[in-house]
Amino acid sequence: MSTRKSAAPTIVDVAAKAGVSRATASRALSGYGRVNSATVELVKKAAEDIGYRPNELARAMRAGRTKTIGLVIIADFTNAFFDRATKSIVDAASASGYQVLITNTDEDIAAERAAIETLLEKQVDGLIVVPSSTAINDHLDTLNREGTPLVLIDRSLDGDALTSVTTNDFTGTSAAVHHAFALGHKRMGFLIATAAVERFQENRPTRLISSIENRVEGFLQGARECGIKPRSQSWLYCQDDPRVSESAVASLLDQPKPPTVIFTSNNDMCLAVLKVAGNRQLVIGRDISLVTVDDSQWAAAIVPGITVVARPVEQLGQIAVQKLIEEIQQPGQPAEKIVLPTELVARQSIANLILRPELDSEFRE
Amino acid sequence: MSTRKSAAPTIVDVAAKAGVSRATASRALSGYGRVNSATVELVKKAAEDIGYRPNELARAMRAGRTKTIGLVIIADFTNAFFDRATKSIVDAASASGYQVLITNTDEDIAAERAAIETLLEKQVDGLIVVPSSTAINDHLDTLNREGTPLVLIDRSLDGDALTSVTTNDFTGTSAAVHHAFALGHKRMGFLIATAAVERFQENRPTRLISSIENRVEGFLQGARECGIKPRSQSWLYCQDDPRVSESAVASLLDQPKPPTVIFTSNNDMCLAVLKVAGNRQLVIGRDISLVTVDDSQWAAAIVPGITVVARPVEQLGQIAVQKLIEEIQQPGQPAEKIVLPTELVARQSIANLILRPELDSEFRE
DNA sequence: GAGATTTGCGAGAACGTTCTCGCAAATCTT
DNA sequence: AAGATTTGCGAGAACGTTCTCGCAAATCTC
Repeated sequence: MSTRKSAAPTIVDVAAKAGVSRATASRALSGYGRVNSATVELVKKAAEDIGYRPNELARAMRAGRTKTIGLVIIADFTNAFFDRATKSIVDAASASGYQVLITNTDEDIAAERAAIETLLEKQVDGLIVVPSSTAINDHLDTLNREGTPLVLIDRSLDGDALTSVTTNDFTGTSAAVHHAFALGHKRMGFLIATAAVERFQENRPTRLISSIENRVEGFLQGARECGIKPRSQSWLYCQDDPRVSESAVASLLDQPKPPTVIFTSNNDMCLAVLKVAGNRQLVIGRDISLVTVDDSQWAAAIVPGITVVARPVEQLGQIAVQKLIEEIQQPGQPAEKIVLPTELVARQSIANLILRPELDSEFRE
Repeated sequence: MSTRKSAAPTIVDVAAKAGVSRATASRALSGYGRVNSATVELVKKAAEDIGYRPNELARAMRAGRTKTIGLVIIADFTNAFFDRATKSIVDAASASGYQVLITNTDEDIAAERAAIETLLEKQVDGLIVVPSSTAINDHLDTLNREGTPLVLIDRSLDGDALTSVTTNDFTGTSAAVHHAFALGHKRMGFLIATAAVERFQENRPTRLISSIENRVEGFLQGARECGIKPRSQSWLYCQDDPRVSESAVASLLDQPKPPTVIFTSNNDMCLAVLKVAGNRQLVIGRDISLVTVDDSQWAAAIVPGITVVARPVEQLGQIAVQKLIEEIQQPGQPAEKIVLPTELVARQSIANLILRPELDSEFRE
C-alpha cells in the first residue's frame, strides 16, 4: 500500500511515485507543455503501476466542460422512436468523445422542466430535447437566450430561435394518401394520438405537437389534392392508451360507411387497429386497409407487411448530435430547422380496390 | 449585470448579494448547520434573484459522490430489452435522485471495457452492466474486488461474487416445450442467436451467454421430460443478423422432416421466422408453429398472436437499481443472484395438432 | 566563453462547493 | 450579574485537476 488510505490514487500519488511534481505529472499524462520525453515515460509507467485513473470531474471543473450531453426524451418504446433515437445519439456522441446523461419526461412538461434543471446542475455541455409541449416552451427559450447549446428533435417549435431536427411527416403522409387513393380508396379514416384529446372532444382544439400536426396537415393536403373530403366522423383524436385507442378504432369501424383505409399517427394506434381487426376477424389489406407512420422490424416481417411512412430516425439522432457539438465547440451557430425526408414504404396492408372493387365494404353485405 | 463576466452565478455571488459569507450561503441553501432563519430567507431570495443554479460538479467533488449511475448496455432495439430496461432503470434511478449515464457496447467486449473505464473516470457511483461475454469478465471481477458498486442484468456470470438480476428463462422455455407437446408437437426446432456461431459450426462450442444458455437448457430439459429427442439438425446456432437468420430458418424448413414448431431464442429470430414463413405463404399457427422469448406489443396484436415466454423486464430494471443504490449507500452488501420468474403467454401461434393432426407436415403432400 | 535563448520543472492559484474550526455575540443559568 | 452555554457566522482547507508563472539549468549564438 503506497497511499495511507485505500482511496483511488490521484495524480499526486503518480507524481510521488515518479518523483516529480504534480504539474509535471499532469503535463506528462495529458501531453501538453514542455516535458522531457524520458520523464513522460517515467510518469506513464508510474501511473500504470499504481493503477491511476484520471478524475474527469476535477478535470471538467477546471476546464469548464464535462464532455457530457443531456438527453431529455419521452421513453415510450412502442413508438420505435425512443430506442432508435437513443441508440444513435449515444453512438454518435461516443464517437465524438461525449457521453449521454438520459432523462425521461413521459411527455410531462413539469418533468421536462425538472429534468433540464437537473442536467444543467450536472453541468452538461449541451442538451438534446424532445419537447413535450408546443404551447409551453418558455424554459427552452430562456435556455437558448442564456446560450446553452440546445437542439430539439422529433418536434419543432414556432419561431426561428431554436435549432431542431425533424422529419418531413407532411410529405410522407400526403404521399401515403395519394398511394391509397391510387389503389381506389376514397373513404379514409385518421386516428390521431394526442395527450390533449379532451380539448378536441370539447371542440376547443389546442396546438398539437408539430410532428403530429404535420401528419394531420399532410393527410388533409393529400386528401384535398385527390379531391376527397374527409368526413368529420372519420377523424379521431384519442389518448395514447391501448383501451382508449381500441375503442376509438371500434367506433371508426362501426360507422354506417366505415373508412376503407385507416391512417394511424403512430405505432400505438397501428397496433390498436391490428388488435381490433384481429378480434373481429377482419383481415388487414383485404377487409380493412392500414398505413402508419414509423417503420419497424415487425411491420416488415408480419403478413401482410404494413405500409408505412418511414422516418430516418438514426440519421436524425446523428445530425442532432453533430449540430449540438458544433454549437458546443463553437458557440453562436445560427439556429437551423433541419427537416429530413421521409419515405413511403409500400407493403401489402392497403387493399387494391381497383382490381378488387368488391372489397370496398360499402358494397358488401 | 451584477457579476463582471456573464458567467453563471456561483454561491459567491449569492453570498455577496445577500451580504453574508460563502459558508453561510451554503448552509442556508443546503439546510445544514446553524443559520438564523431570517438569514436563510435572505439568502434564498438572493439566490432566486440572480438565478443561482448549484454546480453539482463541485458538490460531487467535495462529497465524493455524483448521484450518477452508469449503464452499460447492448442497444439492440429489436429485442425489446434495451428500451424497456433503459426506461425502467432511468425512471427508478430518477425516483431515487440518481441520473443515468448510458453507454452502448453493441455486444463488443473491447467497447464494454472502454465504456466502463469512461464511466469510472466520470466518477459514477455505481454501474449496471449487461455483460457482453461469459468467457471474458476479469474486468468485472476487478471492479467488484475494488469495491465499485456493480449489478449485472439480463445475464449472470459463474461464481457467487457478482450481484445479478436475471429472469428464469429455463423454466419459461421448458414450460413452452411442455405446452407445445401438449398440443401434439414432437418435432421441435430451436433457432439460437449467438455471436460465436462459427465456434458451434466448427464443433468446438464456447460458452453461450447465460440467458441464452438457460433457454437452451430449458428447451432440452423440457424435451427430455416429454420424452422427445431433439435431432441435431433441428438445432441451429446463427448470427444475429437478418440475412443469416433467414437462411437458417429456410434450412430448418427444408429438412426432410421439418419441425412442426420453431422455438426462437429472441425476437430477431422470431421475426426471421415470420418473414420466411410469409414469403413461403406458410401460415403461422397452421403450417408452422412458433414460440419465442420476450413479449412485445406487436406479438400480442398481430394475427395470430405469438405465444411467448414473457420476462418481467421493467421489474428487472427496478430491482437492479434498488440493489445498486443499496450497495452505494451501504457498501458491503452480500452478492446476490436474483432470478425473476417468467411467464408463458399462450396465444395462437402454436397449432393444435391433436385436434387437427392433418397439420403435421410429416403427413402432408 | 559570455550573453541570449530554450528546455524542464516546481510553486501556487483556480474551478465551486462543503465542512471543520474558532470566535464573538446573544442567551441562559443560579 | 458573572460565568456557562448556545447561536450565528466567517476564515480557510479540502476535493483533483490544469495552467500560468517564474526560475534554474542546459543549450545555442557569434
